[in-house]
Amino acid sequence: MKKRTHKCNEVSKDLIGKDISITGWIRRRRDHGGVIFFDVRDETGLVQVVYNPELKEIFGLAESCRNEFVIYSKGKVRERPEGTVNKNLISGEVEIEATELTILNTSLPLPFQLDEHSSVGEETRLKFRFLDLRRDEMQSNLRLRAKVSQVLREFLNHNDYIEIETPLLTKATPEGARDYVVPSRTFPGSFFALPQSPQLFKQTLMASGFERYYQFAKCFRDEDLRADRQPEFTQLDIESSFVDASEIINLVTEMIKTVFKESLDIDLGDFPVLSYSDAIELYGIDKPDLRNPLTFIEVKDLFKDSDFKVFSEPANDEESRIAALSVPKGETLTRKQIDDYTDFVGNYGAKGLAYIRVEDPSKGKEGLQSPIIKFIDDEIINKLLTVLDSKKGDIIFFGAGKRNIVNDSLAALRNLLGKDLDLLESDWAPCWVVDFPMFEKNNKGELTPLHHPFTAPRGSIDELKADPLNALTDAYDVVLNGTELGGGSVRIHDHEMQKVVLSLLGINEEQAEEKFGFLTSALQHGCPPHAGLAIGFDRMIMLMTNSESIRDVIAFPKTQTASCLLTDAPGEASNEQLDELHIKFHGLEKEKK
RNA sequence: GGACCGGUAGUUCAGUUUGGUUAGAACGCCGCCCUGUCACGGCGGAGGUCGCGAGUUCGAGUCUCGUCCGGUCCGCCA
Repeated sequence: MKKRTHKCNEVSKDLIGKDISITGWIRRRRDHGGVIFFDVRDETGLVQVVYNPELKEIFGLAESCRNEFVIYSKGKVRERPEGTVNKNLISGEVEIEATELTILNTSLPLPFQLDEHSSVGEETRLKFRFLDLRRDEMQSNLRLRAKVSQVLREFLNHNDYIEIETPLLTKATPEGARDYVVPSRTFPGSFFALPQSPQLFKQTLMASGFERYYQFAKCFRDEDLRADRQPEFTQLDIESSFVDASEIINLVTEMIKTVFKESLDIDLGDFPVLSYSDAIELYGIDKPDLRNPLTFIEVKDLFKDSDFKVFSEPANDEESRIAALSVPKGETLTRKQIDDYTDFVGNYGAKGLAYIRVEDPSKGKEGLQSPIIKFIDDEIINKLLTVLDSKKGDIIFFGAGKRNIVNDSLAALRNLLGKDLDLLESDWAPCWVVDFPMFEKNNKGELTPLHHPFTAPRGSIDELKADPLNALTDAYDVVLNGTELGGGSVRIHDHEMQKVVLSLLGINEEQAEEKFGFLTSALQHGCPPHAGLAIGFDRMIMLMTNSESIRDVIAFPKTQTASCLLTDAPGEASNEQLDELHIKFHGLEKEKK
């Protein structure tokens, strides 16, 4: 193959008069009849090559070239004629006057245009992913991804962390999601599970004396997909021995700041820390977007004696809350928009969306406009306006009802209002959320871990047993712009404590032994205290590239039904394969080939 | 499991509300012309299983039902 002497972006004024050669794709061909221009693209950028009719042979060849042909071309670098400099190109002051042209490969016409001026549906993009990845946006996303992983590795290596790989073919563990399962040929009827995270392995490595571990770990969860969720994804997994929560938090804060600084030249500033309970109280969610200045204000007490049942019932119910969101610029919202918001909070179980428009707060009730105002006493209204410090033009939204419904619906509304009314006050707002409860109750009334069953509760075993629902942990989530970037905790290293936590979750010793005896055994053989965290690497890149979807930062992602449009995976297994794996279909006729 | 949006030329879309002649546009593609363009330009041309299947109707891209595919969200994802 003919070798290039330079890459496209290296062609500059310094090379004027020199004979050089380049290789790349014809991004665009402009044929003027008497002169032909190619914009040639390689991984560095674009350069213009000019073909003149004096050199009949290569001119003819150039006429036969089409977009996305792969070529080698040689020629003399020269300054562009006056008035033809292209300031949009790094190499735009010069061009190559071609003396040689070789077509290294041709290309069929593309199924879609690669330039930034045309839009393409995602289905087509995914089907021809190899072409989609040629586009500038995808190139820069994946290149940033590589850069970020490099900075993270350097940071962790520099802090004496070492990377250790853990198996993908492993055993189902008591983690929350549905497992991807792989049949065993050698053990009929037995299955491997792909890891949902390397959690148990990294704790085991702590018992093994690798005091500082990290890994870019592929994780698999067979759950329904979202714009920010893929069935296989990458975690930056970190664990360290002899450290407490603050040391992990400090390390990871520094790490994330370093990555943003070195990859994007962004200074993230301080990472405020707020407790789980404050986060829920103020934002209704454990991953608040702190770019948004709106906070919930609890107004339950005001309505204890109100005649307005919609409010007085939750006001007198232990499990309910009444939260108000006082929104500046709310006057611009139309009736239609408010109706849409009402439908929107309905998705989260809210039965309605009460609101008050504040037209002139000095006039008290007369200065307000709202369908609920006639049900509320003047005295309560006045207190409300004072508590909320209401100003002309505000609109106040209320969530009243069961805590989780109010929290979920109003938290989602808060995010939507932030976007619709352009309320966000900064580009980046990181924070830590700490002091998570150990357990919560699921809808069956059973205890489930908020984090996972290997998170260490604070306090003693006796305290935990006495009041498990009020036990707090040293778990911590790092949140950026309303996205959970990562989370972790101090782990249980005491065998007795681990037994108690598992028993509270309804897992007896025998079951624990069968599922992850290796961990309980490790805990009994000198496992040091340890703590760690995992970062959602794809989500982090999604934020850093300002992408709408996690699919835009993954080279070969799956669709919402977890299929791959490029490879057409998943596919059928042959009868031979199924026989070897001792698998038969029931209730599903396998198509005969 | 549920709600909603979309599927028409290679691509992005219009046309669907109110059923009616031969389904349009732009970009791309093909041909011819063009010596300074850079999203080149001009002229001409080809290109359609209106996702699929039933149904209603004299007649369906358009209405009804079902189904498949893509997407957003709820549930789910410790």
